[in-house]
Amino acid sequence: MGDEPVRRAGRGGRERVLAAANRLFAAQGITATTMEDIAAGAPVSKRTLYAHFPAKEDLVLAHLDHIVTGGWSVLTTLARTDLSPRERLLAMFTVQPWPDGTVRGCPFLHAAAEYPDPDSPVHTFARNQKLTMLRLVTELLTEMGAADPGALAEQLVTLADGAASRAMVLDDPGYGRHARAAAETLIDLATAAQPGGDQHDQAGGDRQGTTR
Amino acid sequence: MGDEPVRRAGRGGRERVLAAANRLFAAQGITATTMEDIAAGAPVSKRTLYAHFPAKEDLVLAHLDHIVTGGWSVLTTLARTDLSPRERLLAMFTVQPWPDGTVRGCPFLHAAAEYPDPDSPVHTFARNQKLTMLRLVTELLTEMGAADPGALAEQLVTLADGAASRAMVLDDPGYGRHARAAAETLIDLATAAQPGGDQHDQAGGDRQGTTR
DNA sequence: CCTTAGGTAAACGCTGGCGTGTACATCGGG
DNA sequence: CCCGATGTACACGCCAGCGTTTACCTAAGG
Repeated sequence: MGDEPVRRAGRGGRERVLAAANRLFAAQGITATTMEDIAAGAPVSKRTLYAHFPAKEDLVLAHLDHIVTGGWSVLTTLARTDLSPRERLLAMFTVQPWPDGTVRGCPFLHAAAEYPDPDSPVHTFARNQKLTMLRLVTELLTEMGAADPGALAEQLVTLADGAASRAMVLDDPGYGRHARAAAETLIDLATAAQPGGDQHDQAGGDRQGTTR
Repeated sequence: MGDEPVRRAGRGGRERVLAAANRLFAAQGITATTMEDIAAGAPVSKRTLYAHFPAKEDLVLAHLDHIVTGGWSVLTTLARTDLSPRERLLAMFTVQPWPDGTVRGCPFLHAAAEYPDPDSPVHTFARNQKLTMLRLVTELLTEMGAADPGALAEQLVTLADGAASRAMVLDDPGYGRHARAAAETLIDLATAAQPGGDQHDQAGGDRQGTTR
């Protein structure tokens, strides 16, 4: 991706466009957001918009990529080293509302839903992101010495996606708490923690059981 | 009087339109499906289409209502009397693919995502359906004598919604099995079921796993 | 028979979204 | 001080989608 048309890195047009896309796609849905909306919201001229993104689908893909490479994705949280693996997993369930107070769901689920063809580039990108996420969670669980990390990882990410979707439809920023409670139960079971024991922490130092 | 324009219940035009909407909304997304698409897919003349549904949003709402009142919703499964409460709950996790083999997510989550305004009639309808569903699950769990039925119900429907969303994005009709496994674990915990009393199997029997 | 409700077919006006063309403004570097 | 890369402002061509209009068809029932 080094061959971007940003040799001189102009006045930040591209970045503003991506910020506007992030905001407008979330606020209106992707298909319902027009290129004029993006240009007006950037703000950037339509000509510049099309100079950076030849077609709308390019913008959608760049938008999704921007969420991943920028710090907007939960992927970033999962990689934080200042938190214990358990804390990082549970951070998946913190639904963050927008400045206007409303709650949007997972952008990747949105994108996949609006591009239903499984072979569509957008749908494929969303799927790959979900798989990457799953892999990270699996690794984290393995590191924690959980029983059957693969199965548990599927369950946790399913809870996270469900929480994001329901927080959106119910418009409840705090909805993640239910999924988080379920996740704690399942994690504790798989790591053989005592249910009465509040929180058996053991932050970074856990090393046993894994190959490392 | 005469709210509905179906005095004489013509030759099934309305029903065919709803069937086409069901199919096309799922296949292409709502916003991406045009009224022409619906008319051509019914098949019905555009004039008849607009005679039944004055605007597209009316069609969308009627479509969602059709899923509920017709037998398409999981609500129906939850009300079946030939299944045990536990079986009815677990039936939520059976993702049904379309005849073409692809997997669509929950229509209500889709609709809410494509009508992001929380006060929009469509979004509101979807939210109400989710709340109805939650209430049914809560009642079922209460009937089963589960501990804290309200909290567990939230967790189960979150798992179900997550499973539907992920089955869609991953295009995997069998994806519900992961959520189902988690649901069984949580239900068994809350109902204090004895291991081995039922067929209570659960993936990965060796739970002693970690060194701790 | 004629009435009447429902449906069909094709064209139309209107709006608005996509993507382009053209001419002009700005700014940093040689 | 000019050059070229970048961005702006604005209008345009094109087409598609929404919803309507006009005119005609078909079948059931008095």
